[in-house]
Amino acid sequence: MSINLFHPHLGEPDSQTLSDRLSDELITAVVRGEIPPGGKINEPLLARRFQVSRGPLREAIRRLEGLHLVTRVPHAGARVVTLDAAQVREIYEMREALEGMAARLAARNMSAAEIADLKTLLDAHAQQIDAAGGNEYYQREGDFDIHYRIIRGSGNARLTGFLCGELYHLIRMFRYRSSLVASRPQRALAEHRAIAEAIERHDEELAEMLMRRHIASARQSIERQLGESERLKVKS
Amino acid sequence: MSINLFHPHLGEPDSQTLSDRLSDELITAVVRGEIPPGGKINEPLLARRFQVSRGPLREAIRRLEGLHLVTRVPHAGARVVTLDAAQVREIYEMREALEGMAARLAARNMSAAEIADLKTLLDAHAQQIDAAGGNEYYQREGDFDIHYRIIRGSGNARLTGFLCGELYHLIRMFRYRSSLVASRPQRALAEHRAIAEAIERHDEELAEMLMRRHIASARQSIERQLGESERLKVKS
DNA sequence: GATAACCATACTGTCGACATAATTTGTCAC
DNA sequence: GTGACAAATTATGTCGACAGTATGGTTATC
Repeated sequence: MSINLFHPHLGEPDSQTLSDRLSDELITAVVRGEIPPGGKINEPLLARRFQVSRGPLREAIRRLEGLHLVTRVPHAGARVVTLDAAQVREIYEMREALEGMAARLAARNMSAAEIADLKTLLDAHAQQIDAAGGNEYYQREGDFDIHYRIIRGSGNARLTGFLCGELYHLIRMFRYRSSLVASRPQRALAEHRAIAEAIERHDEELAEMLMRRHIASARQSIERQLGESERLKVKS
Repeated sequence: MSINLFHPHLGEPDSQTLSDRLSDELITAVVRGEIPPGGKINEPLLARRFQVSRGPLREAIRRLEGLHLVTRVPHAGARVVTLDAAQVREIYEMREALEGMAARLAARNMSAAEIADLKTLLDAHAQQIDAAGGNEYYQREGDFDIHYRIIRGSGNARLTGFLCGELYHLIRMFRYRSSLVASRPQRALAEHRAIAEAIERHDEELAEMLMRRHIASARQSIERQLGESERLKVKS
């Protein structure tokens, strides 16, 4: 598994095997929407595009299948998953449970140094919000970074791998597609601060509860926006 | 994904593709310990054993890799994962969070008919405990069935797939290897009943809390046993 | 006798090719 | 123009083969 989950291009230069590099490229292509949701995974086409044989490519596709980024039907090929409102709800329900647990474990396990780092990151994020103004991208990445830090702080490698590897790919893909408006960065920052303080006090109960609410409110915000776009569709 | 997760042999006869059947066979082989933990996945050997080429076999291995049942190092092959105490703890922490959420959602979403089915299953399980006496196997399967039923009752397909597909494979593999003593079936049954009642009353909060405690106590029981066997090792 | 270098073996990673199944195209009838 | 049917095309699933690399054993040297 790569280390830099949110900045994949900083990974090792050419190491690993062809199939591994291919799956990374495929993931970014899918997350970025270069292969659109519901789009077909054409093996010969992609093999030519990446200048490789179909063997490693098929193994890479199998990996994406395991990450639930594509679905495969026998003898009919693989397609990029399409995320409807129901699936987004499912993903956020899982995320609420798991990141809540991560926050609890972070409150239990994070060292003083790690917590100090986290607070530094929060300050940097606050400045970014002021400085970058409306620049969605950096706010979003900052948001990811903070969540990422807390998740890693849980000390649970399996939990970290699943959240950062599988669920976040899906969430980023969904955000990319729907180009959702970021949900009030100031409020998100305040919630992040509250969570960090609970972690600092090693208050497991509170850290989990705050994180769950934080994610639940994000989910509600998304569902509201989805509902509106649905209504617009019906109108037109 | 196959339907009968706990009775794989009831699946479709010969359908699907070779690679899919292979991954199922590999999963059972790994879970049953036919390929021992830490054991090497020898591609030519397995290809001869299953009478297939290495192509589909490699794809199947990639699938197991996605399920975290094997780990792969480039140019050195794949090995069956070894679960130490720390990893079991990690798995149970995730299970606690997710199955807690599943119980909450089950309390929200299960229909009256589904709840009635669940209670019937509990009665059957009670009789099994009386009748089968010390037969671990049936108690264990009954336990799985009840948890399985509640998880499905959550109505969250992704959550269901992950718990029943990935985490439970690992847990079964671990149990198979360590041949742990079942943790007091009567007490487990009583806890199951309490959870079912909370679900019946649609008390989400209580259902989640009871399920989390149920799993946490199972984890503690396992950790205690692991601790003892560790102590025995040190002694000898 | 132990260690280091070297060689042989076996396995992994990759490729190209063929058979079979699905999809698309074209045609005909209505 | 639309629908259904048939042929052609394309893609998927599978196989065997070859190159590069790790592993294990052997020999030589200290």
